[in-house]
Amino acid sequence: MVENSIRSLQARGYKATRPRKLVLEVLEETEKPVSPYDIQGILLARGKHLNHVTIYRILDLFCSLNLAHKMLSSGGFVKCSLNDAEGCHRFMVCQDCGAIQEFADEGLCQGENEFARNRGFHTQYHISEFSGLCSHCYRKQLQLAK
Amino acid sequence: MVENSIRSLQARGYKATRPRKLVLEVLEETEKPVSPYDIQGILLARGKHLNHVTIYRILDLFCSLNLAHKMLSSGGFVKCSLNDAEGCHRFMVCQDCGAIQEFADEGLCQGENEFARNRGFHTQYHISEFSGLCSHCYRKQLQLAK
DNA sequence: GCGCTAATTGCAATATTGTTGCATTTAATT
DNA sequence: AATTAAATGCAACAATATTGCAATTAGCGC
Repeated sequence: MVENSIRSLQARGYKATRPRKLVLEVLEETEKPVSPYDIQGILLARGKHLNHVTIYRILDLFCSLNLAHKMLSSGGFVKCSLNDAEGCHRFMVCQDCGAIQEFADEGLCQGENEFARNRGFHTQYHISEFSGLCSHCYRKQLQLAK
Repeated sequence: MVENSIRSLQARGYKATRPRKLVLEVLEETEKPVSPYDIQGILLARGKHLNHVTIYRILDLFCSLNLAHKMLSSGGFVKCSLNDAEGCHRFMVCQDCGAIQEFADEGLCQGENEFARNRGFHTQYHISEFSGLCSHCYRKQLQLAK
């Protein structure tokens, strides 16, 4: 996983540095958005120190290369799990556990783009974030209600 | 316009204070997202001073009452132009002029909610932001290309 | 209009988040 | 191992956001 991203970096002329590998590891292992300072804290707890400026720059790079996304609602970052998501990013964010999941759907994209075009708008990309309960937390809540 | 919002405030037990009216005016007259400090600056240029803390609190209130929205992509605030937008907010943001437009579409909403439900996700609300060119800026760009 | 009271605002201090310029270090290449 | 462009770290700073508390004010009854 991390290896793929590293290869992707190198293939595009970017160096596979220690800080970049560390940030990739953190992004890889969590399914929840993490802020730059979150990442710094997580790594520090493991005895690895990274300057926050470095983390900001790394995350900028990752986003520009589609290795990571910045979640709009929280501002946190998540790894990019879809590499075919051309101009369309669709997420579900669980209000309870905070986990996010990325999705793609050709049909929805078409519908949305058509909707915009009908209103004279020329879409470059669009982002959609769902907020609610994931199946796991939904079931948990049903249990509690009993 | 501002009057409607003021009535809406009072109807829900909130006072129609000078700061709230001023913020409403600013939100009303611009079609682009404004940050809390933007608002402070705009008002200051007119000789009206508001503390930034007050503006933050007012915007929080407005968002909770659906009188304003916080744009996810920019973090700026816009007035809420649709009062029937139950749990669904759809915006188009022009990359050129920065103007935003809010939309509602029953069909799209249904499609999205169904998409989520099929994946075991129980959506509470969802937000969709389109980034591209509004018809005006698109035409302007075509002219330039010639 | 006047006073009363809870709601709201302003202020000061502080915390958090993000940015810039420049010196130092390091990954990739030969 | 030496070279060099890229990347990082550091320090300083800028921008944004939050908290507690004192002062003010809108809305109410009189």
